[in-house]
Amino acid sequence: MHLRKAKLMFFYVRYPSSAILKVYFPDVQFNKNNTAQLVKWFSNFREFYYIQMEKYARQAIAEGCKRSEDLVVTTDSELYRVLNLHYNRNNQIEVPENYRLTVQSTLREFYQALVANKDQEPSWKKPIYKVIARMDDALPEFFKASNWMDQLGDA
DNA sequence: AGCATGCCTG
DNA sequence: CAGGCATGCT
Repeated sequence: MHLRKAKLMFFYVRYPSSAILKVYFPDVQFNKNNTAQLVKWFSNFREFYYIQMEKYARQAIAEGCKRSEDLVVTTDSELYRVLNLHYNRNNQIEVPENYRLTVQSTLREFYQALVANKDQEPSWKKPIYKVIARMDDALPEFFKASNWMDQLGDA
């Protein structure tokens, strides 16, 4: 149940600190273990996210995309839908616009890095991670409601 | 030694 | 997503 909530929170924050997570999961009695697990979830979320980004960026290049500005992500984009299927399978919440822009920015960052052959360097993704980390939003208050997930029903 | 990060595996 | 492990700080 908390996993689904965490995935929805990913639409707002990609790099939440354990301190922030504790505030938004008031119904959880945190300890070393479950805190590590929650943090681990977001780490896994990011891995999936970035893998998709690299995949679609390479695809765009293969298809002849010449400028990063030509890479536009809409709610109808395949990339957007793949991600939504992973984090918000049942469309339980309205995805924030800033998330769409973050996805688009990430895709463009990967595109530019790949075009410049940065991927041949050791940890070429690190600079991208740093840029995306600054795009986190503030989490909506409704996530704090301990019974919020219950109201969404199952699936 | 104990906990946090991060990569990468299954 | 959870396990493992290497690493780095305390």
